[in-house]
Amino acid sequence: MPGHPSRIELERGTDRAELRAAVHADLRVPPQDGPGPDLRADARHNRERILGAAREAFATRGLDVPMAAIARRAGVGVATLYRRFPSRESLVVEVFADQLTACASTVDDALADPDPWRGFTTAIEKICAMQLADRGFATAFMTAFPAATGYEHTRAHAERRFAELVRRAKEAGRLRADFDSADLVLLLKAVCGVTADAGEAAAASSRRLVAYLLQSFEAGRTAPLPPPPPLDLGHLHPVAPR
Amino acid sequence: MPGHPSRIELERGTDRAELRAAVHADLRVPPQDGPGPDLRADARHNRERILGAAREAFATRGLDVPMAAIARRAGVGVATLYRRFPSRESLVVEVFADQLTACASTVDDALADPDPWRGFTTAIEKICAMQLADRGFATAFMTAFPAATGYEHTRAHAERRFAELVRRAKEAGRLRADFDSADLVLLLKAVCGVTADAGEAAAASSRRLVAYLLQSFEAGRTAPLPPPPPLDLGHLHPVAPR
DNA sequence: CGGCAAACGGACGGGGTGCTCCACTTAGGC
DNA sequence: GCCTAAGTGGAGCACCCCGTCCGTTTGCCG
Repeated sequence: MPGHPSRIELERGTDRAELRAAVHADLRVPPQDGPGPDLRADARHNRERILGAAREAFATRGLDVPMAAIARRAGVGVATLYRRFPSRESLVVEVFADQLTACASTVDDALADPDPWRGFTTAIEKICAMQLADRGFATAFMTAFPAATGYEHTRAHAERRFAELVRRAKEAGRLRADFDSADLVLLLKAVCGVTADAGEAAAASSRRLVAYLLQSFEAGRTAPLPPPPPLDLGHLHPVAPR
Repeated sequence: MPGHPSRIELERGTDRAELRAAVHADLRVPPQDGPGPDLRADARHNRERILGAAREAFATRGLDVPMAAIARRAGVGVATLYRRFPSRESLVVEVFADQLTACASTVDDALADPDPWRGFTTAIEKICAMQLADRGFATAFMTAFPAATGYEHTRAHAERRFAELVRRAKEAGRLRADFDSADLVLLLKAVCGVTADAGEAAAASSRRLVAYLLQSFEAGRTAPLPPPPPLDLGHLHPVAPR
């Protein structure tokens, strides 16, 4: 585990104008990995049905829902599903593209908040709410899909912006200095653990955990917080789990 | 989900002497669900091998490791495994009986500490360390096995003692008043989420998360901590997941 | 309207797991 | 040492999931 390149990159000095330019670049680059224009009418229709079914299935059952279940829910044969989306990853990437950009703009909105700390907390709360609403979100967010350049690009954007959010909140003296950007994945994983098969209690559990952690993130805690975080937003699972 | 009976029971006023008596009763009741005395020598031997293999497998691969893997590791046929332990649950119960009592005595030790807060924190840290050392521990701890009366008994004991630990820490003014005993399962689940397939980072992640949460548990945080915990040590999964 | 390529869906082989049945082996009392 | 019941292991069955192949259907262009 030699070094954490992305964290270094995240902390690299970039002024506001540069950042904004980078953002626009980010958002322009992936125009859509999308449908591919030359699809027969019925094929395009089925593609939409598949995406809808997958979105629903991922949200309620998580990312490792059987492909056959998605196909059935979409009223489509398995072959059709696989023809349109050769790998589960491609389907995940397509389904969570919107959510990912939504997540990114959530962070952007948070940066627009004049109060850095409020921006930080609301960003975290909203992100966790996204995980609560969609059981697959956090996994999709924390899994790396090297092939999907657009996806990776927007994620990287969100990460960079989040790091900026962290920097500002620290600068304002509201966020503890030893907070690390990677603590976001810590929090997300924790929320995952707390919401996994918690049924109706999931929402309240998540909210309470997030409240606890946010209060701990706030500056003023003199306690040393012993262990540094070894995991980084940069090196995630290269492929979806299992 | 009407009410949380066990929590009510936990908070019921019991003085120290009564508690100690109850503890001894608890510890005497399950003498062992154990081997069953009338086993042939080779059978007893195989039983031990199975338990060892299962312990190892559960620790490294989690509670849902394939039964065949356990049998193979034990150098035993699958049938032997199933004859000795008809259900996966029975095996889990047997394997984690020791760890559970170890957990219980950890809490007891913590109660012996003259400093209630230090007792509280070390108890939590040790329990989380147990989860770190054994990937199956938290799941085994948080899963209810209604059939295994001894197991359930010692768990109930540990829970009651932990509630006492909480009460004392609050009384000493070191633990925030709105802490709930059920927050222990919140923490355990969170640690699970953070350590699950985190590989080498598991230890550091767990330690950091626990440190964050412990600091948040400490009294002095004036923020209201909005949502109350809906899940309770009392109603857990009736059976092991999947 | 006719024909072809695109699209479809179910069947299928392969791998993995849970659990059982049954023919063989062996411990240990006599 | 023998005999029997306890014990054993692996084959086998049922199920689930993945991903592909192939015979059939259908959109769409001429």
